[in-house]
Amino acid sequence: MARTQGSHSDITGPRIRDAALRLFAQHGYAAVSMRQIAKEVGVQAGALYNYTPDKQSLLHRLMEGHMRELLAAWQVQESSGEAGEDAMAQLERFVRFHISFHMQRPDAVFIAYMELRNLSEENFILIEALRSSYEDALEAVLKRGVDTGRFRIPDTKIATLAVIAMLNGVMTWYRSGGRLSLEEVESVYWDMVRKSVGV
Amino acid sequence: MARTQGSHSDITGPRIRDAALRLFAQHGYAAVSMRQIAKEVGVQAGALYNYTPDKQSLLHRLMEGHMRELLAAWQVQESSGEAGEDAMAQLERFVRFHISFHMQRPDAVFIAYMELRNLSEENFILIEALRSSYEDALEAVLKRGVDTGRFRIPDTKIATLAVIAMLNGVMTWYRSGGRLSLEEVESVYWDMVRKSVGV
DNA sequence: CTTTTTTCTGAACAAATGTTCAGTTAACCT
DNA sequence: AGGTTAACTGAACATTTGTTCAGAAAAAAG
Repeated sequence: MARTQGSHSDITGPRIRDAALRLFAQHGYAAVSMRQIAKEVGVQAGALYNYTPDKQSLLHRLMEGHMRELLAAWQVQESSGEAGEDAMAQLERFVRFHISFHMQRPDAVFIAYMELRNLSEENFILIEALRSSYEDALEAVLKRGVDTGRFRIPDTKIATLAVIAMLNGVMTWYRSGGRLSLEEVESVYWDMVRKSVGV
Repeated sequence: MARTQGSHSDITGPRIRDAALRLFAQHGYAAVSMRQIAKEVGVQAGALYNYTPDKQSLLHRLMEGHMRELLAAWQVQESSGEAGEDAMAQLERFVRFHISFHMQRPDAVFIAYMELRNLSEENFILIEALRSSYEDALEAVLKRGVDTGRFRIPDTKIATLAVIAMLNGVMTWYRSGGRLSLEEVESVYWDMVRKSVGV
């Protein structure tokens, strides 16, 4: 059965996705026009509407895709640890995973943190829920560490946000090919995180 | 002597400043129109151009003003310490100052961190220089602590950025009237920072 | 090949954008 | 009061915005 005109795929075309990702990250959602995206893809603006119902969905799908990838990747990483791994090892796993994962997708990360206010209210709620469950994953580790006496943390909720904020900071300055390798950066941050939650 | 038509003051009118601050913080620079700002002030759009040469200057002046206030306030705070204050006390002073200062201007902080990419290139360079000298202030404290053996930090540059990123995280969740007072929040963060740079 | 289906063009739409400016209103000064 | 200066209006400007859609082009299917 033919797609009626004006309808669109449920999955955004990869070329369009990539162009939107790059442009949104560079100039911001509001500052990028559909015509700019189209030009990057090598197509007229109208053609985009075969792949997305509107500009807003383009943004939302980028964010949702990113957050779901993040959650899925962490679940893989988490379950790859040996059973009975203690909280300290789990926290190191999280720190290294977080930095590594985010550094591989700087544009998506940037968008996910900067463009929340350009989401419609319903889309905002959806994305926030995904973000929350990622934060919960870290908080669970911290709580376990507190319970087992490995960590001393006055407030696990604040500590969760503080750690994530600290780790996200790496995005603002790290450029591959710099003074430090990604693994060295991971180690420096892990050193600070470990001490900050320590007894 | 009369101002010729179309010229503008060197200082942006406070009403306009405040309206732009609030709107830029809420919706983002690119998403706010001059007409929206005018409406908030209770005036027609054209009247704004008696106070600013263009929209870009409005943004730049907000950011520059904020950064200069920040630097000035820190200099006051820094020099208010007793002479010979050790690095640990200086760091605590910085942490509490940073949180307290930023929490009093959430909108300006938000703009200063989110709208860098909407600055023209020359304005961007100016603002970045101001930000750098603020970071240098913290790094100086960390270096002193390393030299005197109070801190153990593998890389003071990274630690500087990590601490600031961590502290800035408070902006994303703290709302006055919440579970914790501002001073309690300061203490929680200070606890984490202190440990993270500790020996 | 022809027919069917999918994809894209190119023009058009109404609305919104930053900015200018002649002319009106308000404020101030003597 | 009148006269001078400052502030604001309201309309206009050229561009750009997101989005639609009839029809052309291309691709797939027969």
